[in-house]
Amino acid sequence: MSGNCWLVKSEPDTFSIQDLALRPKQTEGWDGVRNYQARNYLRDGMKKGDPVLFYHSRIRQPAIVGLCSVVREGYPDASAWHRDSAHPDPKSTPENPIWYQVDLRLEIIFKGPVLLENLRKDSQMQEMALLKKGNRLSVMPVSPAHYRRIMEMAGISVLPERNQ
DNA sequence: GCCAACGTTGGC
DNA sequence: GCCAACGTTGGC
Repeated sequence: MSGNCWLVKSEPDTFSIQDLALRPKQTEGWDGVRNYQARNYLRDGMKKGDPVLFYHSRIRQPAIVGLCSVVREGYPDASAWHRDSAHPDPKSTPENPIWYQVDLRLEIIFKGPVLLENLRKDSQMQEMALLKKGNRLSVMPVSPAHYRRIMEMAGISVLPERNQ
């Protein structure tokens, strides 16, 4: 198992990590994503058990605020064809779904969020996709090295990768 | 709240 | 198939 690491963004005014903590089983369907590259990660890339960093965007101090894990792999996002959906897409149907989601379960809320401004200052994080100018992807892979560094900055110890 | 950057749409 | 127009994202 042990697949890739990921990061998802959310505007806390819409859905925060504290909201996730209040959900049944602290689990939420990560629906409403309407970008093809992010869709591909949701549908094909994210595997059960993968760690997923939770990022708060569009606030004064954007930050990685915690960690989730994938508890259900990609399946069709029914919010696309629900009339009351915040992100309707009439082109997507139950017969031919376009958009996909996973289910994420909360694992950790960081005691100290890892601020974007501190990521920018960190010599080991310069190549992270999150920091690239103009990046708008709301679901993205995170390299193991970047993942470990972020957990380190959050003050959380992570076992080194097992050889076998 | 502003605005640059980006992805998508649709006229041609 | 180009590209202008548009809507959205997200740092600041």
